Amino acid sequence: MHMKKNGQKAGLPPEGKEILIKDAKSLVDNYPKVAITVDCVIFGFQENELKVLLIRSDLEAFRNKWTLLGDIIRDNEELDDAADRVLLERTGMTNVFLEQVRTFSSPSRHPGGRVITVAYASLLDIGHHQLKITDNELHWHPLNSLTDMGFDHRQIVDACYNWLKKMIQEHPLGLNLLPDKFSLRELQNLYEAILGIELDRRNFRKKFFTMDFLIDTGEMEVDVPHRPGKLYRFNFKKYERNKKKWYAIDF
Amino acid sequence: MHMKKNGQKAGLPPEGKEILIKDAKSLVDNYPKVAITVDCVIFGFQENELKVLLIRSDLEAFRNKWTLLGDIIRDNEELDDAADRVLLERTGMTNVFLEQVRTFSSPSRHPGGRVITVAYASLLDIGHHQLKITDNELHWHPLNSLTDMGFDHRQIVDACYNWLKKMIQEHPLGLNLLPDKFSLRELQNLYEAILGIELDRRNFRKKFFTMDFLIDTGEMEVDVPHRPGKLYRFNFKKYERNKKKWYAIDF
DNA sequence: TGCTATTGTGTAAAAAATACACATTTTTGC
DNA sequence: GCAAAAATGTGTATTTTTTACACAATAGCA
Repeated sequence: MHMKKNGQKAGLPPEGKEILIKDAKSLVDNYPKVAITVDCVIFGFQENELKVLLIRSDLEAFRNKWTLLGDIIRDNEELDDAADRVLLERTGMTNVFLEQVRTFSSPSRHPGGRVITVAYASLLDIGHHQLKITDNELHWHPLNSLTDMGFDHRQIVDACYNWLKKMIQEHPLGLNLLPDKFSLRELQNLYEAILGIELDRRNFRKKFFTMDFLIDTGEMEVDVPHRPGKLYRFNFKKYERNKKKWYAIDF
Repeated sequence: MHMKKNGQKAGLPPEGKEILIKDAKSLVDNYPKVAITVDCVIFGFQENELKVLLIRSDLEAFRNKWTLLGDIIRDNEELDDAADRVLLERTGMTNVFLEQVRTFSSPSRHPGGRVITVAYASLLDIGHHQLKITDNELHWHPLNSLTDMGFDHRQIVDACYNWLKKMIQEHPLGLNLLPDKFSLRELQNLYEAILGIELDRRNFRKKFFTMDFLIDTGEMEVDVPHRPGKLYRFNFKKYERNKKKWYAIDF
């Protein structure tokens, strides 16, 4: 069960075995190449519904199908930067929460040939961002009524939605979907909509106050047809500092 | 704050706006292409240490550096299949636990040109698998003494190790690193080694027995210099059936 | 001014996590 | 064969966390 030791000097190839040293450039030149894209599942929250930003496909093969916003990766561009760029170009937003979720590689996923795509999930506040382009029927689509999606984009959305459900239970990321100032009711609605469950209001509030990342703005909701709630701001800085590691063994 | 409604029929482009319908094939043909590889962070557990399977680089640029096992993706091959293939070719193993972790895309990560790599983490029982090739000093390297790695492979290993730490706390995946039959002490050693913390033996056992996925084989350890412990088997089938969703809001 | 809708708050009970000690079993060395 | 060494196997009390649950206060609206 133990590995054999062969007494060779560390850092040198063993006697009698010659490692074939290859030239990196000519090696890579001979690699087969494929097209790489990023696709962004851009989540928003509006009218108590989780939504995702979709556009009509401009491909004949997917005529009238909905697709994610995406683009080809550029030379010398990191995937993260490509995703940022897509977001900036389509929503005008920088500094959006954005994270790589998974890479999709089915050889038949694109009708035009082999295209591997890296899926990103991003969370933004719909109210604070104007869409830059409005052609191709770019719009916010309720996640609950998705249908007729092109490529494997439905699968990608599902993967990102599962990612989101998991993430908001481990980090207060959902706050990226809300305006700067928000009431606890809005926050709870968000959690209920994403997780698809009802939560107890007192326990929900308790949990968030215990986390101690909410700043009371001193302001109240206005124009609500009932007693207005307090407005809070989220202390992202403090959260980043105190972000804890995973440690609960919780199967 | 509300989206404008334009009264168009669902499923058809709006009046006056013409969607440019493109031919998929010619579109993709014009995309820039890059080389794609998979790299496997193959974890094993031996002598109470977490190890990772590494090989000497055969690139001049990384002479005497350690690298992960990886390969170019083939035409019509899914990334998952490519990772399986790497594992099969190097360890002779099929049916190894394997999961995509993240895609790495720094333009300068490969000295031979642009190569994007998709990292996979895999967990296997070192004792039950013979390495297929033994040249280029393929061997199990303790995770705690990694140094001199080529490419961005150190970064990839770190990402996969973080993934592993998180995953074994949410799923009993660590069992893939142990032999078919194992004692609770071995299991606890595994958790302690991966997480880098000490655990209480009684509470650890309680947790695993409560999960109810351990089958008492009726056998005992042999050749241990102390009282032998019971050997258990893990009920992977039952675990798969009962795998629960994420739901603890646990920041 | 009273009706509606929603905010804001505390406590008791249940469940889960933690801290902790001693007798038992086997091998090993003398 | 006996004592020492090393690890197994087990239960309970305490603390912490999670859950369940009800009523008074406030603003808008008719």
